[in-house]
Amino acid sequence: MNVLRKVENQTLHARVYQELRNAIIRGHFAPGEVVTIRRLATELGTSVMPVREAIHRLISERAIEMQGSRSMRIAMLTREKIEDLIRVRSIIEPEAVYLAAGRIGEDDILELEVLNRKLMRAIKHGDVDDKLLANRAFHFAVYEIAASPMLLQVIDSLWLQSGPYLQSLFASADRFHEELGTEFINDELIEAFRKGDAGLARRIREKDIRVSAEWYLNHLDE
Amino acid sequence: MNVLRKVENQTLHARVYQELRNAIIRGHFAPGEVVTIRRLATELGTSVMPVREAIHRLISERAIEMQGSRSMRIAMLTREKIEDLIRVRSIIEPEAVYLAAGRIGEDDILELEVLNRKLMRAIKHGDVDDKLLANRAFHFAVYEIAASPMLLQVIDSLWLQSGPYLQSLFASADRFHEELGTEFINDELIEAFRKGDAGLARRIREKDIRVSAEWYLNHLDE
DNA sequence: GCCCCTGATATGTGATCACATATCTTGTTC
DNA sequence: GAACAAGATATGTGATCACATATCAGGGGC
Repeated sequence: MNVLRKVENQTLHARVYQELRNAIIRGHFAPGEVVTIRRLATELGTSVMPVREAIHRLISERAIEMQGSRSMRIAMLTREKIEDLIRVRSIIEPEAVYLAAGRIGEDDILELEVLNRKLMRAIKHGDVDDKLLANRAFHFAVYEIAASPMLLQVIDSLWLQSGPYLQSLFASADRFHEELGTEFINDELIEAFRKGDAGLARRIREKDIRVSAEWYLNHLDE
Repeated sequence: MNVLRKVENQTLHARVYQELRNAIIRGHFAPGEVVTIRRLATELGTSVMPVREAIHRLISERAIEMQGSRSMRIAMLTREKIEDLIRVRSIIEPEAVYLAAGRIGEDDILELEVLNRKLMRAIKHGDVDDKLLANRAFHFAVYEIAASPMLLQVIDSLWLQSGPYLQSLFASADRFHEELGTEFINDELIEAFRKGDAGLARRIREKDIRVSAEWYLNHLDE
């Protein structure tokens, strides 16, 4: 049996990219927070080079914004941008669910039930980090089943940009599930998968995205 | 009156990125062609630094593939990848058309008619470059009307990856329009816009993407 | 004549340096 | 005491260098 840990094989800038990306997704940076290459390099213990490449990639993915010519900040989500993101997500993700419903197998469904239980446990007892990770794990497991690398890439990019929004949403996940009665919406989704009703599954996911966003936008002023 | 040309203000790596991106979209690189940073830097007359950043961005956008740890090539489109791209494009782009139909104005329609005439002229008399540019101009004009930056970004990324496919398709554009009788499909689209029939416009665009792809895939063996 | 080994070349990556300029600090003047 | 200007600092960008290693060529052994 091999007891060696898998050696860290990626290039440094790839690791820095993953590190920053995860930090952004988990909301470890405040939206609008100014980042500088040299500061991040110091914190990560590297030179500026890998950080430069990672940052530029995140800028091209719109997770970081170039302000002037010499100032970069974590992307801010205006109400307008959130509405746009949600509009696009409610087009694409339900369609991915529809595709997944056409290819899903019994073992996939069992796997989804496990992930959903983890998610519900995280929402009940976990911190925001747990909730976000469990939520991502569940939905990306669904999207993986759709077996479309392109779709997965697109959705991944949209979720990266949704980071701060999801962060806020799941910070009060129990409250909004309670108010909307959507606590068991993923169970409904799984049930639709089991019945083989792809259209229903699509509608459920669309409703989930839309209703959550409406609730969030209505409570934005608070 | 200011007679000065607008000074080239962007950073060098941004310009290199645009240069390479355009070259890929226009098919100036062969799919699978090996590219090296140093060679491109020499050709472009810069050091390796700007090229590095541009290349890494194109890799993250899947226009360039990292083969081993030390070899990069222009992305190749397998039949499988094309099918996936088309599947995703037939989901997203008709939806963008649907959104555009709900916001389009008479002046937009006039503009589209101009662009469509240019496209048809390019297909009749232009070279592949002209056809590709005119086609892109027409459809992106439609997508701009949808007024969704996110959607535009997603579609842009899909078109970048479709580069070699579109290149082949438009190389025989007149032939496939003749065989399929789709020469006036954009006129139909504009007509649907004029009637305010968003659903029809969506169906037309969906059919356009699907039928073109089927024709192309059927002729792939030749 | 074919295969494998070894040295040479090529290549991506990371670090450091140089530079222009945006941003902040501080001191001076009214 | 406040406003503005000049110097200092910080920062992104581009070039160059160093290095590990992948890739290739040529020669030697069987």
